Amino acid sequence: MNLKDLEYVKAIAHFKHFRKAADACYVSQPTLSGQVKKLEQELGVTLFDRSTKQVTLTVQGERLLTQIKVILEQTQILKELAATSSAPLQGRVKIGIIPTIAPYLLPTLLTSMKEAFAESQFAFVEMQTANILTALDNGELDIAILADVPELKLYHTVNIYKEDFLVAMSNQNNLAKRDKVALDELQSCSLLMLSDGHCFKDQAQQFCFAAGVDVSNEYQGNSLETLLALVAMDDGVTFVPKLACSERIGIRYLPIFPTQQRRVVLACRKHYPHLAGIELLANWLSEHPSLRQQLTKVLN
Amino acid sequence: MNLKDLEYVKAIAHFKHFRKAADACYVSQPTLSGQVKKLEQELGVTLFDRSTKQVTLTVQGERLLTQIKVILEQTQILKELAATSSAPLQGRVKIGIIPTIAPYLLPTLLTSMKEAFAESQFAFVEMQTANILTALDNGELDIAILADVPELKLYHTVNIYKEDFLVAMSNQNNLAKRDKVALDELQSCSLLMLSDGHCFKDQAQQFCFAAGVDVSNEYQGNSLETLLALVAMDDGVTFVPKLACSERIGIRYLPIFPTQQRRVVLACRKHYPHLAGIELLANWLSEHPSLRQQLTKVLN
DNA sequence: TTAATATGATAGTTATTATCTATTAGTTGT
DNA sequence: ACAACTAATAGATAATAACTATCATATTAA
Repeated sequence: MNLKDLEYVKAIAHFKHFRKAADACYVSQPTLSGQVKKLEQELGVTLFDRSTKQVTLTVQGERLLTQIKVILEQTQILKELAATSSAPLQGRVKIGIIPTIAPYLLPTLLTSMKEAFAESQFAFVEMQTANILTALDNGELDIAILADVPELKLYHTVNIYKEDFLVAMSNQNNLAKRDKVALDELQSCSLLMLSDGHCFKDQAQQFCFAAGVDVSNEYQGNSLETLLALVAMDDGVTFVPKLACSERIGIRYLPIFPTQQRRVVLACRKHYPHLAGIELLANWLSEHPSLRQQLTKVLN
Repeated sequence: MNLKDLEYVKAIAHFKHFRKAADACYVSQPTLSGQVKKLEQELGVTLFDRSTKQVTLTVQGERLLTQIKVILEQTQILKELAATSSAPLQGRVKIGIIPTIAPYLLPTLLTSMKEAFAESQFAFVEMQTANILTALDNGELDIAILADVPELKLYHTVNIYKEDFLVAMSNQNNLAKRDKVALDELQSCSLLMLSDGHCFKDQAQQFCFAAGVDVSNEYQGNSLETLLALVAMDDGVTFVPKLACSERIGIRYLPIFPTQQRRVVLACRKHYPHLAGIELLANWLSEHPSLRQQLTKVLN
């Protein structure tokens, strides 16, 4: 059975005239006749009485027409449902976000983001990179916001922003008067690091190693905030991504040279159904004024 | 959009597996993939998330699946309606029947006829032939039971039975002792006839004319019963179809020679939708025992 | 009645599209 | 790394919906 054929029947019943119905359905009259005949054979019921002057429905035809109309109405509803739900990222969207981004990105963006994507119900979960990736695989997460790592080759990613790393040190530190600092100048200071699993730690450790700078592992903080508290007490220095560099009493942020950066991306499964929505969201994020402002602000 | 495609979607949602769904739908997996993809494009909605280990419905897919199931259910109902209403002569059937048949055929058959065609609601209307034919044209009647006449060439007809004409006369009539009578022997009697419009009158008049017998038109009865009442009072003789020859006080029925007959047929429009039902009904009628018995009973 | 008009059915052909088989790309599990 | 599995793709074929042209029949008008 075919929905088109049901439309034909409805049209003939309405016009009581094959040619007029055919015109209304944008097909030729023989097509209409043929298809209706086929449907009648399939149903085993003669729907129309073509023998009287006017084409009329048979008794059975009348009964079946009611049901045919029901089907066509429900089909129309399906189409309308589809049309209204075709907005990108419709419905619940679970987003994983790493701990070195979440607290600095979300507060400023969350409200306007909810407004901009009103059809979506975002749920954010703070997780470390490795967990995020398996959660993406399982479908527990739809999207992730995290720093670019080689593993992301297996996923679909869109850039959101690049951010510099700075060194955070106490005002008392003898480097604090400088306006920038070279990596190897940090050799003398004790470098505070995040605990294992934070991709930020891996990356910092990596470029320290490349610059031949030793890293003391005597203390590993669970969050940047903890580390910064230690830094404020002049217990060491640490690296901080630019977004996290809000004014803090007793702390000075210095640019590093050569510049160290990380790329923050939006990631999802390679064949995530709503890639278009992902692009849209990433674009919206990357162009958000308050984000741009935070990334470019001059630190005193 | 296509109902088959909706079936495919339902199957995939059920099995969460394209190949299994394809098997269940008796098509190949590529066919399934292709058709679902086409449907997704048509609706502008991605129904399935094929990127996770298990195929799952997207949020929109879940919403639409509910509606898809509604459509398929309603389609099933349509099929069932068609199947149950495919019995021949389903519903109201209006039957026209001529006055020289109705009172003799219906009483014996009506009850068992209703039983045999339980799905039909028969409505009988007693009409003369000419009116019956126009009523068939207008769709006011579906079927007619009447004596065969040339005009029926334009209609679809099926034989029900042939019946002899007999002469009804008073016991007092001087021909009443005979066991049969020749047409021209009636010349002496006054021949009572039905009024104009009765095909039975036309036919009787016709074969009287052919036999060179004069017909007095001094009295035209409106029904056979009236004529027979006159006959009983020996006011004349009349022709009676065999079926009407029930035992009546003071009346004797005699066969005519050469035998005169009429053919009683079931008629409908040439393209009446339920010709199969017509055949069935005609067949049932012609084989009905009490009809056969009435047609062959020996009159004393 | 004959001619003109209208209507749905039929025949034959073409275009469309649903389906198939074979293969590929990408995953998963051993 | 390799075998097994799954969905997507490519290309060919079969099914069928569609068209044009024509017919049969019925209705209307001259």
